[in-house]
Order: sequence, then C-alpha cells, then structure tokens
Amino acid sequence: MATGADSIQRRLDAFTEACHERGLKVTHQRVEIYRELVSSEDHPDAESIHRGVRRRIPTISLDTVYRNLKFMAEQGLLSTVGLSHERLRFDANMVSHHHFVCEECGSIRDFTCTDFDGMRLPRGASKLGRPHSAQVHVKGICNVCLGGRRK
Amino acid sequence: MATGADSIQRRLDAFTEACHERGLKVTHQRVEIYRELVSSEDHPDAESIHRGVRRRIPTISLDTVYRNLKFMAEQGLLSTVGLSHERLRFDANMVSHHHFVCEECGSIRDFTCTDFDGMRLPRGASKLGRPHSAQVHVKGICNVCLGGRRK
DNA sequence: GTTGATGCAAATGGTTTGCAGACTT
DNA sequence: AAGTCTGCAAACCATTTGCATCAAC
Repeated sequence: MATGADSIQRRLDAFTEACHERGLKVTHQRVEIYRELVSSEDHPDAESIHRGVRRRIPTISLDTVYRNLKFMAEQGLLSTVGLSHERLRFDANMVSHHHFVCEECGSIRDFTCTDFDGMRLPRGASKLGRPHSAQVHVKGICNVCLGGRRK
Repeated sequence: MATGADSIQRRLDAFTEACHERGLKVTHQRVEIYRELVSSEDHPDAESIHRGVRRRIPTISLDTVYRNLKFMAEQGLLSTVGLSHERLRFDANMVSHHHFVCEECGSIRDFTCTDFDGMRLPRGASKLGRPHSAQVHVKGICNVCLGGRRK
C-alpha cells in the first residue's frame, strides 16, 4: 500500500499519535509490527509479519505479533482479511478498497473502483437488512503467477 | 436457498447423480449432510451441520462431517465461505450470487444482483492480473437483528 | 468380495492466555 | 515508580489424520 519512505514515515507518525490517543504504550515491537504491515504490498499473515520484524528485532516472539495485531484490529488501526480455510491476514489500508485474490499463490492485492463505490447498494441486499458497506472480491490469477506460466 | 420440499428432493437427486459420476459412494451420512446444507437458509459451519444431521443419524461423527464437506468442496459440489477469524462455513448454492453478512449475529445470506453481474470487471483489478470471477460482500445489520432492537 | 467410507481417538497447527520479568511513560 | 507490554511455555479449539471396522457397489 504505502510506497515512498516518506509516506511510510507519515503513517508511522499517525500510528504513534493514535496509540497516544488511546493510552497505548508505543513500544519498539509495536511500531515495527505496524511498519512491516504498512511497507507490505500484500496482506501478510501473522507469521510472515513475524519473520519480517525479526530481521530488526531478533528476539520478538510470535505471540507478541499476534497480540498486537489483534489489539490494533480491535482499535480500528487495521483490518483483517479472512479468505476461507486460510490463516488470518492483516491489512493496514483503512480507506475504502477492494481485493484481488490470486487463486494460484493466494496473494491478496488492493484495488479501488469508483464505479462500484458510486453504485447504490443492490436492492437484493436491502431486502435482507440494513446494509452498511460493500466490498468486491475478485478472484483470478495475479500477474506474477501469469508470468510464471507464460505471459 | 432451496425452499420447497420438492426442490430439495431435486437437488438431492442431482447430488446422488454427481456422486455416481465421480465414483463416490452414496452413503446415508453423505446424503444427510448434503440435505442439511441444502435445507439451510443460512451458511452453517461444520458443527451446526453435525448437530442437524445428528437428529437423523445419532451416531454420525463430527469428523465424518468435516471429511465430507471438504471432499464435496474439492469436487465443486459446494463452496466455502470464510469471513475473518470465524469458523469455516459452507454453501451449497453454486449459482453466481453475493453475500450479505450481519455484523451483529454473523449470519450470512445470499442475494443476486444482475447490475453487478453485468458490470465489466473494474480496470483497477485487471491491472493486477487476469480476473476470473467477482463477488460482492455486503456488511450490515440483518432484519432479524434490526427487529430485535426496534424496527 | 472389493473398495472406499465411517467412527474413534489421537495429532496438528494456527491462535490465545497466565505469569514473572522488562520497558514505556 | 506505576502500570503496561513482552517472552516463554502451556493451553485452546477448529480441523485433520491413522487405523480397524463397516457399508456401498
């Protein structure tokens, strides 16, 4: 999601701010977990975040990663993406977006779609209750996997 | 999904047929598991399917339910619905449809939306790979829960 | 009768939790 | 210094698997 180093720093600052507002301590591991998430293009699971953070904090434990991710999710600092059978994945992108899921490698990428966002919610859905938000899940084969077989 | 008793029977017959085609044995428990799924309006998880089938086959074990659901999913006889952290849920509705997820009680209901089905896949998604299918996930409060608080 | 399916119980793997010591504020 | 957060190890819970028995074909 966030690409430039400046943009990552801006998000980390916002995160620190958000922690303060909520009375959460800004620990080294907490910041690095969030940094890992923000720097990632994909939607990593807890274990791969752990692997990444471990390069900077070799002693960090997996359960600290879990504990923090869960906590941040409860605080609305990130959201979770759960596709079937798979492990839970985490997403620090809090603006409205949709997901492209690769059926081959399982990677999940964000995309935006103003056409859909602008579209009124389907009447079929309104019959079932009071809708609140909607997200599109596109399944397919990602470019990386396409390249692997033949472009 | 299927409502009338006749319609359920039709789907069970198709299921038996599909088993034969694939060389699967049509066991009592297999049929009852499928019946439970087809008769359900919601998208039950393995445990609640087990509870339901147990009324008719008291000795059926939970792992048989799991084993069969997994197998049917692999054979394309049903699909799985996985929302975040939750347990896996199962869905025997194989025609194109979308999901309304209640944020309060967690129930998942199907709806169709021709507007969306007819819409070409968003360009944002096409940049990421070759899209194959798309589904809308609507989150909101279902009618049952709305009734519970105040209509 | 063959072959695949079931039931039991034990294993697995991701995620969570209790507790004593370490660190942010 | 006070209270939260971390790391460790053990617990948890949904799901899976090995194996002997049983049922569908």
